[in-house]
This record gives sequence, structure tokens and C-alpha cells, in this order.
Amino acid sequence: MEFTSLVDTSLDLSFRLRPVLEKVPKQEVQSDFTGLSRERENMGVKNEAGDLLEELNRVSSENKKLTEMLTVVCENYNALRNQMMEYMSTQNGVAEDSSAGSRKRKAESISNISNPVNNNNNNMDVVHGRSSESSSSDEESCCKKLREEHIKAKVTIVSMKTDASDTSLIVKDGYQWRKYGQKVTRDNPCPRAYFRCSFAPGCPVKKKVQRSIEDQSIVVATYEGEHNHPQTSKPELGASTNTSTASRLNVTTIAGPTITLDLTAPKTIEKRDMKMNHSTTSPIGANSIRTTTTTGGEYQNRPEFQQFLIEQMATSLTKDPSFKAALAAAISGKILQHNNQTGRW
DNA sequence: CGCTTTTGACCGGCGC
DNA sequence: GCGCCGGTCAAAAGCG
Repeated sequence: MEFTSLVDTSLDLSFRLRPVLEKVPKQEVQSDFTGLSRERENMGVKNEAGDLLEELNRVSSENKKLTEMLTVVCENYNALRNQMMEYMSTQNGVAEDSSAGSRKRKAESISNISNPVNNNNNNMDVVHGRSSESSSSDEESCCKKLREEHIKAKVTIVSMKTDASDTSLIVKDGYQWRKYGQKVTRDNPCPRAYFRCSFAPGCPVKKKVQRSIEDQSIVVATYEGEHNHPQTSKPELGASTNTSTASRLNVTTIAGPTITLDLTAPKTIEKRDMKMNHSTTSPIGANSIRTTTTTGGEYQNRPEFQQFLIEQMATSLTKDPSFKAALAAAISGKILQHNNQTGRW
């Protein structure tokens, strides 16, 4: 859920208490260890406790407000989503009847239909904003486009460096794919392979894999849609059956967080760069995280690598505003629950 | 035998 | 209307 575009819920949960702690004079802290008068010590502790209590109350009330806001936003989101689903399901039968017997090709013009930004903002004007002269066929095509747009809400482009001599277009990404076509395109002499997710029958995800025209050792995979099932196996971060030949993986998610994994370094762990970009076109901002580490067969199994991966995930999560919002809601919820049970703060 | 891959044919959008 | 092009279908072949 992406309501961060509506309410700025990004919280730095660690910053509030720091000023309070800084208020405590250094000498008093040191007095804990030097054994000065007990009375003075008690005074300092009392003041500190009072400040902390006050700060805690303030943070708690802030969290409560934020939780309420989040609840309202969630309710609105769910209501709008249900409305849209209901509308689409009622239109579904009509549209399918009209297209029966012939393969209908999608219209790629997105200008008059929702873009991901509008979808994320639940802008229902897209559905209901047609002019009154619109014919029923317009409604059908609009509905169809909407459904296609819903399926194609997420387009992810993944590129990875492989051995140039390896001509296969197999990308081991943890999902089960069935190849249904291959084509040589005009702009690239390398054939493009078309895959469908074969794990779940209803899974709408498609994948196109083609070698880069500039560097044929780079395989570019384009994912359309989102899986409605978990991964079938662990991704091996590489192309082809020989995973040791894969050395670079770039992931670009259109209209969503962008994660770039640069796996080209030699056998040293190096955190090269870590940044966060905020795109004006994306409702939640395009978060870009670039890390550098190594692939290389057995190295991925080493504890340092595993530890590094965990750290990277943790850092990515803590930098993600939506994760912060969810965490803040969870913590405040727990606090409120605890307060309700104990009847005190 | 069932599933996957290959590959030529087909379809529909688009530009001229 | 015609040809080009990207995407998809489906029969045949391959494979375990």
C-alpha cells in the first residue's frame, strides 16, 4: 500500500529522545561513576525521568494521531479499491463476450487512461471521467485498458552481465517460466525470448529477455505485472544455467522503488554507494539503492556475504518511508494495546 | 506420458 | 490498402 504520497508518515524513531539525553550535564553522567552526593544524583535522575516521561507522552500522542491518520487512509484506500474491483468485475463479462473468437490486441495508448501515479492515488476520475457521449464500446475498451493497466501496473527491467559466449536466455530469478515465443526484433539482431509464469495458472506475469545490442554479454529481462504467488525457488542472481558466469544484476522498477545491485566487484565486500532519490513522477519516490559485492559461486554461501546481504536488506528497509510508516503504526499499535491493557503509560 | 522448447504462421496496431 | 513490426499461438520436436 502506498499512502505515503498522501500522508508523510516517515518517522525517525530514534531522534526524539536524543535531545533529552543531551540535556543531562556531562558531570552528572560522570557522577554515576565517581560517587558524588546521592541527593544530587537523585535530583538528576528525577529530572531525567520527568523529561523522559513527558517526551514519551508526546511521542505516544503523536504516534496515536499518526495511527489514526493511517487507519483513515487505509479505509479510504480499501473502499476505493473495492469500488474499482466491483466495477471491473461487472464490466468483465461484457468485455470478454465482445472479444470472443478473436485475439484482441491491446491498445498501448496510455494517454487517456490511468497512469501508475493515478492508480496509486486512487484517482477514480480515470474510470468515471469519460464524456457523456462515450459509446458502450468506449466503455469496454476503457475497462479493458484499465484491466491491462492493472496487470501491467509494475514493469521491472532487469539487466545482468553474463558470459558473452553463453547464448542462452535463461534468467534464474526464482520463478518458473514457460517460453512461448522467440522473435528477432528490428533494432536488435539478438533474438528476444518471451516467457510466461508457469507456476500458477492465473499468474499474469510475463517476461521478455534479450541481449543488449551494445554489450551482448548483458542480458536485459523485462517483467510485466506482479506475481500472485510466492517464489518457487531462491533466485540465483544470474542468467543462464551457469550462475558463476553471471556477474552483474541491475533492477529497475518503473513507477516503484528502484533497487540496483551491482555485483561486479572482485572478491572484496565494498559498500560503494548508498543513496535515496525522490522522483517527482513517482508517488512514493524512486528509491535507489546501489551496493557492491561479489558473486562468484561459493562466495555467496560464505557467512560474511550472508551477513552483508542481511545488513543491506535492513538498511534498505529502514530507508524506505513506507516501511517506516508500517513500523511506526505497528509500534504505536502495540503501545496503545499495552496502555489499554495496563491502563497507564 | 506429460511438460517444455522450438519455430513458422498468424494477428492486429501503426505509419505511409 | 499495404507492408512492417512486435507479440502470440500452436503443432511438432525434444527431453526426463
